[in-house]
Amino acid sequence: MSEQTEPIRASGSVVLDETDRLLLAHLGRDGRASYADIGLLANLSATAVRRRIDRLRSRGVVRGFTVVLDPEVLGWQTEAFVEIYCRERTAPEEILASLRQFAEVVAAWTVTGDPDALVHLRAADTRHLEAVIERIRREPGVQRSRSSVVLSQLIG
Amino acid sequence: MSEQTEPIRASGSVVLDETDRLLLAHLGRDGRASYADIGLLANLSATAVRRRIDRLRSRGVVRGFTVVLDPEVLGWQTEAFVEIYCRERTAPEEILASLRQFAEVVAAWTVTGDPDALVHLRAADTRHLEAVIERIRREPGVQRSRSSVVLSQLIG
DNA sequence: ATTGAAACTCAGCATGT
DNA sequence: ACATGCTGAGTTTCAAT
Repeated sequence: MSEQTEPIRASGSVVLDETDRLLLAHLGRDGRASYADIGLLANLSATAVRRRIDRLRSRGVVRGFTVVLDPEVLGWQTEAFVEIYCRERTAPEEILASLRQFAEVVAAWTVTGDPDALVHLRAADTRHLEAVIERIRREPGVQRSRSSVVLSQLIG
Repeated sequence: MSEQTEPIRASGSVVLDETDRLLLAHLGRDGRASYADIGLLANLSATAVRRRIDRLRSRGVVRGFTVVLDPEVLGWQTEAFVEIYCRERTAPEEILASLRQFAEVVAAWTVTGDPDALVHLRAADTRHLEAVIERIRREPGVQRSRSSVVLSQLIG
């Protein structure tokens, strides 16, 4: 008989019931909400809420709590998303590999749908942003691109 | 919009002193830390800490608090981007506010260009993803949406 | 910054499934 | 066993000073 202190994590799939989802959704909206308040939403006592959240922590689902700061104040800069349309016989991976060199590229994904790839940019200002987008458009494998400047980050 | 009730924030003019940075750093690490605990770090009373944080909230520096989830533990590996087209006379902010309730919404931005907003989703699988997108499409202010499933994240 | 009242957290114990 | 509810002591919040 083996002693079991850690909950066994079935590879990658932790099961959440509907109540867990309610609690997490509420905590997502207000990470400092009291357990009693959260409980009102789910018809649970504060104790039950706390136990469920503790369990979610120990299972690693909840990594912690944090403050959400306004991107501008954080010193974040001008952001944009650029959809990349690849030229024939060009793999998006090739293009994105060459985009790696740009510090302005925060993230990039290959996607299904009309465009082949989506690139998340961050630049000092619109001038800087324009220059980066221009360089991306001039990449050999890029047929065309479509840009959206981020006005504000409302979630995330 | 008929009237502008919200003050327009002059860009990037908020100044934080060293104490503010200390408090925010601590709250970043533990968003549920008590004011007294935070105060120990900065040699402030709990009341003083609370007042500073309240001021940071009212200045818009602190947007709120939230829970940090571990997507991998949840087994949520399917990602997508959804472009939202708002119905007439509907502000994207309204829609995105209602999207806050979904734990599957990783991030959301209002953007320039054809769509009004861009939403980053993360779900367990395509089934799960489909359900979330379906719920988003049914939001009152949403006229139409266009989804791209993420094939792979190459940068970021 | 300090005070005091109300609210909250959190352990231990009890109950129902 | 397990998840929840209750109780009470200690802590934290919050408005007033």
